[in-house]
Amino acid sequence: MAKHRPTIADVALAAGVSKGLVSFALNDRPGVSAMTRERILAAADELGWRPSLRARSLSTDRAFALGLVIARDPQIIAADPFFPALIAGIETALAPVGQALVLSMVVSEQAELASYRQLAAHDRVDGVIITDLRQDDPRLALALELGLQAVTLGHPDAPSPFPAVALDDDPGIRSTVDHLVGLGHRRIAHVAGPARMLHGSRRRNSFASALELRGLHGDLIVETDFSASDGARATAELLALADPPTAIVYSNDPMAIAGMGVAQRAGLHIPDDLSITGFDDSDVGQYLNPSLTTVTTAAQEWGRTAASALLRLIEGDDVADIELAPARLVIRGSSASPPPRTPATAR
Amino acid sequence: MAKHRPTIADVALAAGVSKGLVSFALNDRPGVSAMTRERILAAADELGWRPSLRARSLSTDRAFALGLVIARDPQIIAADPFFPALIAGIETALAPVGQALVLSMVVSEQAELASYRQLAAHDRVDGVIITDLRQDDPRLALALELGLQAVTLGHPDAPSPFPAVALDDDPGIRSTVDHLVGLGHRRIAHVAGPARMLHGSRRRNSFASALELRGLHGDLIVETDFSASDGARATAELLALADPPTAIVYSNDPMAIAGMGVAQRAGLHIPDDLSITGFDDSDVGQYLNPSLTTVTTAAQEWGRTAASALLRLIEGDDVADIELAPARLVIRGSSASPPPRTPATAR
DNA sequence: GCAATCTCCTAAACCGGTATAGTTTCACCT
DNA sequence: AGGTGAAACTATACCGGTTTAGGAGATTGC
Repeated sequence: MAKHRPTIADVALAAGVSKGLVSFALNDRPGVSAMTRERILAAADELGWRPSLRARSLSTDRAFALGLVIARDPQIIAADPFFPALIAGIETALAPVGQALVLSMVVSEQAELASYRQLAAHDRVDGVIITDLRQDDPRLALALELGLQAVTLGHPDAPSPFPAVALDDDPGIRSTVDHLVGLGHRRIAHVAGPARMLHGSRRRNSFASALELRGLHGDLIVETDFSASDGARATAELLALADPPTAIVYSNDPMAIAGMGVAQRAGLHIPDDLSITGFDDSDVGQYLNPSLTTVTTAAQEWGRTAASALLRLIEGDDVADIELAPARLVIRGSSASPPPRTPATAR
Repeated sequence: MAKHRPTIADVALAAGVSKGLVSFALNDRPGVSAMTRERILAAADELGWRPSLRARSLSTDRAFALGLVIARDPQIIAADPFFPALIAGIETALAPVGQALVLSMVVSEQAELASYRQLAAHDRVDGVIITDLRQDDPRLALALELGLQAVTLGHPDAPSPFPAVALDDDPGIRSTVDHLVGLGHRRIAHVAGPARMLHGSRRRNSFASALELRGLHGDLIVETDFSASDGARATAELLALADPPTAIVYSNDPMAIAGMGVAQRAGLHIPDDLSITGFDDSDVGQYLNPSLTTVTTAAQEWGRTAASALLRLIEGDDVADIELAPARLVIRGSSASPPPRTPATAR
């Protein structure tokens, strides 16, 4: 004799009213007398009734869930502190209101779009948080086509139908460059993320323009896929130059850590021979030798804000773009003045 | 004039049959003639009909989704390559069959149990993947109470109502210890995870028993919370001992990396003065200076296997425990012979 | 004093599937 | 020929909510 969980009909029976009225009472709708409402809520409470999300979903055409699709190689995500923090932030916004996060992690861009289509086809989510914006990002049009609400993490490079929740990287990069130039560096390189990714190219642009503002060349840039191994490769390339940089600004921490290792193995002393800075402020950074100068971003806050903005959007509210506190430089041990003289006859 | 997506009734009308028969045809049930089935499928295809997951959910009492609750500090997860790989693996099993992953990331154990309750109360998932097993883990009884199916990642410490998908850490730790002892180390320490976590205590036991098997003391163990900062603290404690170890076996990579930094800052040369080994084989490990000797586990495979086992379980199949290929040592540069003589008068 | 209106409530349709009981058709058996 | 049974299909209840049309009774308006 399995004891079924109580339904709205049980509550209605117990309270001596109709199903419909229970629904009204539950949803705080007018047309229920205060006394009856009390009685209904008491009965519901007594029976331990929780409305079935499935039934609600079917009749109201809502999923009560948000989607997040991450399209990166697991190895890259693994090293990146950004996503866990983002997800934790999203969770803090969703849990209190009974919403859920549907997560999809895919490798190719192909699979990514398919993943959005599947989320929509199955009505899994009411909206999606679009992260890792790319140039001319196809996901905006896709979300629109699929009837999904969305917020973007950062501003797209074209007019967007969706609100953006943005955290400006520029001040982080800019103050990193200023910090290095202030230390006396003149030849500074940047190990960038993929140019197709907007935050990759924006950090690159910030880097270049910050250097040019100081009258220096901002063209020593190597593009990578954000992976530690590609960061290592980029570092090796830079150090092999006839006139190698005295400082390298990495666009994430894992690459900076890998780069530090590569430089050290090449016999360089960090930071005396080479300054290194990261981006994202991973936990390990502060325990490295030397500790890592990096840029910190409030990823968790970003997730929380994006999720709650998306919820409001789904509710039908108007949501304007939101700017969060910008990225901020954290100076630690991996950056110092450059070696006194750069021998012209490097090899 | 919004064009509604076609429903089963539209298909029935188009094919000239009843709703029920369309349902039968769709689900490959007997009682539909081959010819009619063709006609129905053709009509469905023509209309572009996809059955509504919501309606199916309501009438069949299934969620078509799995849940994963992760209860760790985001900072710790961030540094740990395990979870992204696990999730990616889960995804590869779910996506092809139209299932989804509902992810919840919480901080406290309190919130964790609440999260399972919420998943169940809202019928979000048909089953959960239980990771980070603890001693006398309350989640087994909870899942049972909530009527959730489950698989555990690893074997619980008590008879379990759910199948386990296990990956044995022991050979990884054991061969690490053998490797170090073979190099000549006699005083080897272990920086362990929380004892409450089964993989934490099992790695610790493997460590101790492997050492004792070699006639050495396996009691130089410091417990941590798996975070890089706690790994740094543990390292500092070990190095401050009157008779410090010549090798440290860390129970994850972030702590090993942090420990390496701490040791280096203390003036030690790795691996000549101190050997260091990690666990989990993060990508950055191989680019550090020196590169990190560590233990590799097939986390992605683990996720894939666990998810598909759980799906079979939900289908009603009997699922036996599954053993995956065990953890394997990866020897790199951070381990070497100990210094020739240990001065008795350290300090 | 009687219609108009408002409040509180009920009955029933509806969301889009699945499942079950029942009907028709036709072959087969004796 | 009449009974049996299986195959193919229909009608309808059902999952558990929301929503709409409408009804009864009290209140208001003139």
